[in-house]
Amino acid sequence: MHTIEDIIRRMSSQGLRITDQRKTLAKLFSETQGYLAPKEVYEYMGKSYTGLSFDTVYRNLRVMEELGVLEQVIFEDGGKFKLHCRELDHHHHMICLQCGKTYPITFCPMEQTNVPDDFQVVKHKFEVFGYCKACVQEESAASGV
Amino acid sequence: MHTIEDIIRRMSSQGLRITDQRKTLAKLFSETQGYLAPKEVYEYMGKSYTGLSFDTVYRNLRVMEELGVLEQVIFEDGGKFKLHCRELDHHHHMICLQCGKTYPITFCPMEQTNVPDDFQVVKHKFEVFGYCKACVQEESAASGV
DNA sequence: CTGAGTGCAAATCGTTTGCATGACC
DNA sequence: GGTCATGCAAACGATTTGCACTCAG
Repeated sequence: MHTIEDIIRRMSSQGLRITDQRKTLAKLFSETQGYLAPKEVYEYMGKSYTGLSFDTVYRNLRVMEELGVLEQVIFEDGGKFKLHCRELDHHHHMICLQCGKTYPITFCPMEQTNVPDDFQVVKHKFEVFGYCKACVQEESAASGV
Repeated sequence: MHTIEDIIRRMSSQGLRITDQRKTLAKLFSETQGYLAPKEVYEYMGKSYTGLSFDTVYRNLRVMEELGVLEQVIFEDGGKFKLHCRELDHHHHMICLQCGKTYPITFCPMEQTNVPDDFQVVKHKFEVFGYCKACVQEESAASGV
């Protein structure tokens, strides 16, 4: 599991110093299932730190990504971050357009895809976008009679 | 087919004026198989027009996208444009990381994917990245003795 | 104590907008 | 000739960088 302690241990073992901000980041991401935009992270952090600056958030997100703790995905409205999934079990995601939470898809289309021999595959992306159960219910509750 | 004439006719029928720049854009995209970054479009256009400005390129790319002539995809290094594929035959793409050309994949993984009933699917993305035949050969020719 | 982490300000990059001039139809 | 298209410059948002100060180890 990706517990707070896991993340902190990982950063510490790579020579990073464990500051309060980084502890808070570890907590935030260990508790969040979905993708977070830098702005959202900044706002969350801002609750705990008065003199917080945007660039430090960016710096830490970047560091944690390079360290392999986080992964970044580029959406239409900018890059977002989430905890890096274990490489062990390769999978893809369903992503809720409302709340941003992700749900794993174990099926990998690459097995079924007929790639010509002369195309050297490096990586692939398979993402399903839509609305999760909770958000669908909320929606129908809000609009319903 | 998406010939220059097709594109121009499409723009003209929507009330757009056919300027030299737009003719050149139509030509460029009708001849390009892959994705083009705004900068690349600007550089290409710059060959023909001395006093070209970046914002006009952006404006025209945007207009052509809204018109449905082009489609935009967001990559790690920014948005890029290509001719909009016919909707008729739904398909996905292999994209060459070197030259940016795209090749169709007729297989659609959604048919095989087991989506839970409570997730309301809106759209999906399936992309295979790698190196096409031509770029692999160039690479090996350059590095090989 | 010493270097890594931080906040601040400014720089940078890609993209958009307001306005006056110029060109299509 | 009226309107849309263009170029210019400036605004803009997201992200990065240089520098002096602070704090974790």
